[in-house]
Amino acid sequence: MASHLPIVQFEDKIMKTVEDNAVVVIIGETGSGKSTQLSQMLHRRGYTKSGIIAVTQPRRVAAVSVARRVAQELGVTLGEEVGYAIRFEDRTSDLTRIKYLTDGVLLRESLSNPELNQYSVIILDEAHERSLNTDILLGLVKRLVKMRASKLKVLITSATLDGEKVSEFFSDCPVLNVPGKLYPVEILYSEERPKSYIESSLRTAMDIHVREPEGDVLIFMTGQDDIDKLVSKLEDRVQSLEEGSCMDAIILPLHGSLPPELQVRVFSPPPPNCRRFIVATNIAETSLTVDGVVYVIDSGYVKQRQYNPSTGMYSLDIIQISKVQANQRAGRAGRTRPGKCYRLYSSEVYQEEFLDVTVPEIQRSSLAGSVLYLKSLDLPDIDILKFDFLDPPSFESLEDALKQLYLIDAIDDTGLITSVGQTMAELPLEPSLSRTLMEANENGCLSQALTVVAMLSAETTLLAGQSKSNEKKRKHPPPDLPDGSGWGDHVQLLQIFEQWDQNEFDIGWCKDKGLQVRGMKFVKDVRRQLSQLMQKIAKGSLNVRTNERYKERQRDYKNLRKALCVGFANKLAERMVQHNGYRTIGFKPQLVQVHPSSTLKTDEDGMFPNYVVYHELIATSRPYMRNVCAVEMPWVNPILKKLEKLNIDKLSGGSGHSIREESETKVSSLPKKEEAVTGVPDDRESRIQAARDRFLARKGKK
DNA sequence: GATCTGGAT
Repeated sequence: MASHLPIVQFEDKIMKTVEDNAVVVIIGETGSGKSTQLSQMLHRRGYTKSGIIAVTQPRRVAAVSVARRVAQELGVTLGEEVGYAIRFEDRTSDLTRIKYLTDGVLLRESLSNPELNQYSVIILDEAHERSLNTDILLGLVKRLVKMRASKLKVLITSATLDGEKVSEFFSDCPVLNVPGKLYPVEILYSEERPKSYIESSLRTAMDIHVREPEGDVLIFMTGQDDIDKLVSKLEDRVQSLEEGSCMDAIILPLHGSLPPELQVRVFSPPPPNCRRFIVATNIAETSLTVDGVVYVIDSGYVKQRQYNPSTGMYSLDIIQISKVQANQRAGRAGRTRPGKCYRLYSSEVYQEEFLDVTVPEIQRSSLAGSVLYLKSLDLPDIDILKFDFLDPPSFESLEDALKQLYLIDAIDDTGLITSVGQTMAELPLEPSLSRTLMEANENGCLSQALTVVAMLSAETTLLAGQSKSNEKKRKHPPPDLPDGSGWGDHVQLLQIFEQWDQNEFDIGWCKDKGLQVRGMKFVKDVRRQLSQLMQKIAKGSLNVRTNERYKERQRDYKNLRKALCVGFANKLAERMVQHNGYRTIGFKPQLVQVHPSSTLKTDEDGMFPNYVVYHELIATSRPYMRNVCAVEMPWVNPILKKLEKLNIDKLSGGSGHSIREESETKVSSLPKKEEAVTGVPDDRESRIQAARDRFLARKGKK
């Protein structure tokens, strides 16, 4: 049984607090047992009599594995009393009383049942990770608690979350602390920042190997490139050690683009008298737990994606980690016995330069999808600019989202959701992709659009991750994939999937073509799911089918490109006169390049098409458009007209740029009724004010 | 002519 878990001793106290309060925050470190035990305690106390207990997880694997463990502990069959629901896989039944689910699934459920009244308790687990979905759920759940004051119980659980802050958000709800079950980890700081953290990691790793007793070493790097470099250097150094001078060593890279069969190597224990070095990205921070780690080397850096709402561009930057991340990394050394963490930075840097917590995703992402989602919920007083977020995104970012939604017809010029937008929100896709599907349904290329949209949903997993070393060897010619007929990457994606379909979804075919099998299977699942959802409104065939005749195929491609132009009206670029660079339209103009991996063809003069839509702007070494599709001037014109008419003040419900004007409308548009009913004090206004101040301060700096 | 931190519906 689970009686050894720290949380069990606190059962009475936790249950008493839950009884007395609608919302409780539970801070429990790794190993406290909160994920598996809380639901069982509530079950024992009868909370499953009036409804189901929902436990959200940020990751699919976690939802499945925790549900499995709880079913086992209760001695029931998984899928009966205890079940889980993740995308593509619902293992629940009428019997289910405890349901583990990803936060994305709960958000989807909330769309068709906004009051979530099948649940008596909602536990938001791992809230400290502050995923985009968790943050939206936090806001929605706060509303729900007000509406269902006496009935619904909410538990927010997390490892290191700033409990006070969440407690304030939920009207000063109680915070309970549960100790974890980690062994002590000794923290060793460097005196100064190394010039090269690869070299410094290498030195530290070799020191450990030569001097320290057995135990695996986990090294945190920022990306695949650095991992590969360090792995090969480590291999050289280990080989040059004198035979028998110390134990053997195995060096394993670990990152997301590694094929699964190579990823799982870290789960098999090392042979006796052998030390493993695992060189990993932040995948090993939370997603994958490697047993046997006793030493951690922490570079102090992470690669992080951030969105700039004024340019519409994502960038992938190497930045310093937060204190929370640093401690999470260190904790990886203390899972099985006392460990050591070597920080390649000084304690002053840690204290003074590192942020306390990681900037939540909601402040680093494009919000078009989230805003559309919230608008579609049709909550009575929902004003997007005033939605109650734990950490509100900037106004700039919300306005950007509104602008984009307007350009793709999801909201009208006053910011109200359109019927098109309503249908879009019901599809589990980014707004541009769902808009493309809707348009394709009108112009007779739904089947093709379904394929492209599914392929784009899989994105990175699609094309084989080519490492540089492979490229240099170049023993194999590049796999002969279709070329998109010159129209660009979307058409190529369509052709690839159609070929796979013609090859009866053969796994070997994928491997021959250098395609990631896992990614392609995912595409197939997504396409099936989308087909089901579109069934009700589909005007044409949903099946994959390639027209035999060249002319008909070209017509299909043209319709597809047209639909993409409508769906991606918010992601349009115009070629510069002199060269093959593009200027983005609809944002502060950016000079961007077609991504080198693109199949977009140039004409006989070596020039790219005048207009393209792109799936994503990303600044890595340079600003690139990833996945581009050629579009035609006549399709672009209506978008340009719409851009001219664009009035952001009107879009944001008259509460846009002018701050003074806004504070007036704010008071009059807020429904006072609800607050009067519940009597819950609301600190929303002050936090909105704080967000506005930050926004203004930033604007002032420019 | 030079590319990819990690999650999720």
